[in-house]
Amino acid sequence: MGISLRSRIYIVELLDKGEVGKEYTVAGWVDTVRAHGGIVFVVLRDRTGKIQLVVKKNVSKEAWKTAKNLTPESVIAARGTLVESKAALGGRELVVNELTVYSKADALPIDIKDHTKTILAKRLDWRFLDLRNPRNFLIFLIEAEMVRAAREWFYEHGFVEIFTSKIVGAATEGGAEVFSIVYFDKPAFLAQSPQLYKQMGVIAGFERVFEIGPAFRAEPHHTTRHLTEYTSLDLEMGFIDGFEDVMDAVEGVVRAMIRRVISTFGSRIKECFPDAILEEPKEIPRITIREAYKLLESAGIDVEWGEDLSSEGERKLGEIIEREYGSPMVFVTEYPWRARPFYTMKKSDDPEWTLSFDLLFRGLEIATGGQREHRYEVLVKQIEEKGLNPKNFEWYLNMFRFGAPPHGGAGIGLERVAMQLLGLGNIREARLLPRDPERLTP
RNA sequence: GCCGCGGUAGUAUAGCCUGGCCCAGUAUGCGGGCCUGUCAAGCCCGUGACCCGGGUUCAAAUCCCGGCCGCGGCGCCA
Repeated sequence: MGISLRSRIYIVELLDKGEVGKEYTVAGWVDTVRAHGGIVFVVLRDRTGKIQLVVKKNVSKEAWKTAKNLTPESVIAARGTLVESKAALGGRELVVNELTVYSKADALPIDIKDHTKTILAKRLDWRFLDLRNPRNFLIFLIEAEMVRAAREWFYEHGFVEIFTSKIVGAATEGGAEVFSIVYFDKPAFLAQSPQLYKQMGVIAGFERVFEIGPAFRAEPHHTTRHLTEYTSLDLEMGFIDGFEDVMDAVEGVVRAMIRRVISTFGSRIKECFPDAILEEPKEIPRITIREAYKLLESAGIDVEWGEDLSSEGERKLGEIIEREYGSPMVFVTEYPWRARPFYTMKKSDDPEWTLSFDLLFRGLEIATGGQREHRYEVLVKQIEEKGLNPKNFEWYLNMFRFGAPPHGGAGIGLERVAMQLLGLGNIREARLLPRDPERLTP
């Protein structure tokens, strides 16, 4: 007669609401098979959970024969009677009357039961199998929820979602670290940031814009916290009093993301990620980089005044803030002009420093932002100061000749937030299909 | 880009320093067998590997050179 998938019920639903004694159809992947002669236990997994199927020779010989030859990760459907069982996980199990195999799985190339048993590189080679592990799968449910929470926050706060081009022409903010692509007969690049375009959004009159999309960096990093392609949550807002307004926004979004993740997945995170943070930060301190230098110096770390913090410095600062303020996050403000891009607004009374900030989460930069220079003449001068040619920024500079409000914005690295929140050891875990200098597939 | 480390069965590792005791050990997987209440089932039997090329040596997984591949640290950045 065959099993109809139309009558399929999700496993959690069955465990929660199924009536004992009734017949149900479930379908999914074979999690484990334990054969004991005349009785075979099959744990079936779908995207909602797991249930134990009991396949007995004296209930259905045909199903029993099929069951004892099942391989892990094969796709099957089972029709059976729900029964109570003290022994079974979830307290209930399905006594199988009929079993269909849709797809028999070969022997697995990686250990999907325990992610620590296979090195990450190999797991990523077999990413689709790696994601059969609920822990790994969960990371992407979390990111989806984070993005959703962020998007909702943006909409609630009057931001307009924009979609800017990722194919860009020659002139970009830095010049280096971009991927070249062939665009018909012209040189072109992959956008390393929507920076200039989101400013355009503000100046065009949207006033507040955000974008969630890919950013490309051609830096040959070999670290556990860099990708050549990542998801950036960018925001830009006009008519601000100062960069504090931007920090407030960043704090608002990040809090919204973390709050949502904890409330939605808290208990599952606790099970899967022993190093995860399960509490929203209370107060996020804001310190100037000069205060950060001092804190590091008094902790015995060498710092160079007027330079960006080293990665060691950032890590240490994270520890110090955690200890002194009890916060996993800290805003470091007023970065030196020499360490910031041309569009950053300088501090008017002290132009060595800028109206900019980084947000550190457990000692790692997860966001960067600041107030942008909106005065045409000053902007031209700053481009020159950075050794760039204003002629190459003509279209950009034009935006500041026809009414540009004071504005600022920031970029937040999605994978970095996820990595630090969950306490992952490698950012590649937080990206579905990570790209790094070596990896281009799958 | 600079620096460091590493490539042994499907997977993860031991062995390498101090060459022979290694036709390579262990765990897990896989194949087979027994078993009607297992919980990553258990027990028994079996299967399967030294990245590629060159060199040194009586002898190379082990030492040397080259290549390929991978991992990490730094700089820089989200």
